[in-house]
Amino acid sequence: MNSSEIAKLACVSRTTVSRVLNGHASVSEGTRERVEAVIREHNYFPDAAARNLVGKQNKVLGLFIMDVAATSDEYTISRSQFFYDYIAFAIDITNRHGYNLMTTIVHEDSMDDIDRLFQSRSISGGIIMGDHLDQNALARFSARGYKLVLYNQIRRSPASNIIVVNYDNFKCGRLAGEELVRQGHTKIAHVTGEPNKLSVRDRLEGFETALTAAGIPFDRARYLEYGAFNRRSGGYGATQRLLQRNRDDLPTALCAGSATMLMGTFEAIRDLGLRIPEDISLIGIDEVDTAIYTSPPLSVVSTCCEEIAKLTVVRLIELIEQGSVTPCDYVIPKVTLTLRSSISTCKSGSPGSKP
Amino acid sequence: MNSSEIAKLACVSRTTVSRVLNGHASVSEGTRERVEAVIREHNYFPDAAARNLVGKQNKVLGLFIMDVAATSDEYTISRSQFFYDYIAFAIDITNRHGYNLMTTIVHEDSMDDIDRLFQSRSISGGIIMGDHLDQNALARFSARGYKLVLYNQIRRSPASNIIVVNYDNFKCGRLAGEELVRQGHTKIAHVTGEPNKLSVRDRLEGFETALTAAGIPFDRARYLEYGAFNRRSGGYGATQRLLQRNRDDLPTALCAGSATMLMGTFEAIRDLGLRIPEDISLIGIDEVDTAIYTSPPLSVVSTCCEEIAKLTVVRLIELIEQGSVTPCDYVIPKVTLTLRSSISTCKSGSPGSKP
DNA sequence: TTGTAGGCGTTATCAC
DNA sequence: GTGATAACGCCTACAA
Repeated sequence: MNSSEIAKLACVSRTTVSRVLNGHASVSEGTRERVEAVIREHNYFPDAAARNLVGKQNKVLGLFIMDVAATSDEYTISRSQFFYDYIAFAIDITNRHGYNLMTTIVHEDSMDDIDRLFQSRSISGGIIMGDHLDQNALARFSARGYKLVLYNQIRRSPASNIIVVNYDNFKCGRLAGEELVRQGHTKIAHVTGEPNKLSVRDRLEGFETALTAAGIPFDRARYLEYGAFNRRSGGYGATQRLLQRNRDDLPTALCAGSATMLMGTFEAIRDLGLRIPEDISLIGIDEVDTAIYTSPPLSVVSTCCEEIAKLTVVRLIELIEQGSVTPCDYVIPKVTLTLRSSISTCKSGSPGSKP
Repeated sequence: MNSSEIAKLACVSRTTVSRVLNGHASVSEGTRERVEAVIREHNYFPDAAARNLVGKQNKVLGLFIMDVAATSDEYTISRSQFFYDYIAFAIDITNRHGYNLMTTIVHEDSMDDIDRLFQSRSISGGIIMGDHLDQNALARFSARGYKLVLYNQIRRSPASNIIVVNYDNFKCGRLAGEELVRQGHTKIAHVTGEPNKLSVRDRLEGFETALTAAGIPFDRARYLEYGAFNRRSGGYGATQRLLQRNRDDLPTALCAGSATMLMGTFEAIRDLGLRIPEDISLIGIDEVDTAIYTSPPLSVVSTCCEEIAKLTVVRLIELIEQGSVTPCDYVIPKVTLTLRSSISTCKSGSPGSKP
């Protein structure tokens, strides 16, 4: 079934069918109704390829999740809670706007999936998130005019075809730090991810700012440890190393830099036989479902995932439909501190050493 | 950049470019290399729309998650753990086969998103899962020849364009029941979802079979309760009602029909002040990440999600590429019982009543 | 081995 | 208000 057949059945020309389809004004009421009836009757939908060919933008957005190759024994980051939630919201919002979302996991070696989808005009725009995008790729995408939203990748938009949206990483780090300080802690540690990540740097900076403002200098050599940001094992290993290193004088509070790390941190603390919050208070950055079910449930500070999805998708669609905007960057303002029972007030006497 | 320009630059005809692009044999080595060099140099990818227009199937699969309208205060099923995991695996497998996955949440009122995407030839095939698809829609899809995989929707394939893949619902139900029986329980309850769902019926049937085989008649009126299958609140409410109804003589073991319900059941039991497994042993059907972090961690019986994703995606691609297959239905054979500490051996003396 | 011609289904342009 | 015609970029005959 194509527009010629519809035209024949409705006794009009293909042109008129097209006009009806696209809601052009210059069609008489009678004709319009006749055509619409035939269309409905035959369950006709215009061919997307043909439409796309004559120049119309298609209604497809690409969602690219950057992911390093997974080690065989562990989940890929595309299976971490934040991405799950984000994808679900993004699909929903995309659909509500009459678009469809095509999601792709991008590994280091398959970077040109992004080029392929743009150059073949399979998508009209894309959102990139996850692991850090390298500078070369970014410069290429920017130069080629791909309409993109970058999430937590860089701070400022480099070109009018690229919109930047970021989590309020600094504020989340700061609120987490402030809460621990407020409960009287002074020996406060932080485990986080790869420092080439914008989100890692900003969260850490916010965290340090909170401590410094309270007159507690943050001793990085002692209280900071790195692990893979988007792996549970990253949190586990970093926490183990950090507590091991400080085993003679343990910190009384710890902040995990990401939700995924938080779960690893939780397990590491438990496996070392320490109690939360009696021995160590724990807080994380980012929300996770699992944090509700641990015992104790874990406190977190987070930005609303739905807001992020909404902002990224809606701005991208605007960019596509309006052609180009002045370079712009957004930070989602609302940050929420969710207190559960993983933080206790610091008893000034330190808990001393434990293995 | 199009094939004409590439042709000009490589001093050949568009036809030759096309031949190189599609790996046809009859191109001399020299020509092929020259053309490929130009293609690479100009980062050229053939226009997907034009390709699609001349008849080639595109490389896009649709994933349709049927979801009833969400009540404002609760997650949609598209945010339940199983779908999350499935989507992540499905994207991965789809990409590995050179296809892309377009995911859509289908609400009752927007059923014709499926028609639209097929009729506009935006996708070459689709997978349908989630809430129950109504008979009319199914008949329509079948008649129109949409290439589809139905997951946990119906038992038998109705047509050669429709492949049926099911979880081993019966076996999962049976193993869950058997485990509770093995631990000596006789007062065993079951909370599950809408009985119009294939998965609900089969799980329940398997569960009853296990009990009956052990000489324990299953008293549905007493020990069975329904709630929304894909809502945490469904598990919560059903469990509350069931325990309330039996408050004078509580069951000693309970099986939740889905992972999502399981978490609601867990909360309901906890909120009633009962202990797991001392007062009630708990097992669920389906795996969830959260079940690992509860205390105690929850036992589940499940079929491997990755297997399901692999089977659905790979079979769909075969169907697309081979045109049509004889109607076929698959059940994933491997079922795993994951014992954590939520089940205890039944002390023959019943725990008696508790509010 | 390579090139030429025609058509896929739609929309935009121009004429009536 | 409506219809004819020419693109869009590619692939598949068919011809050389």
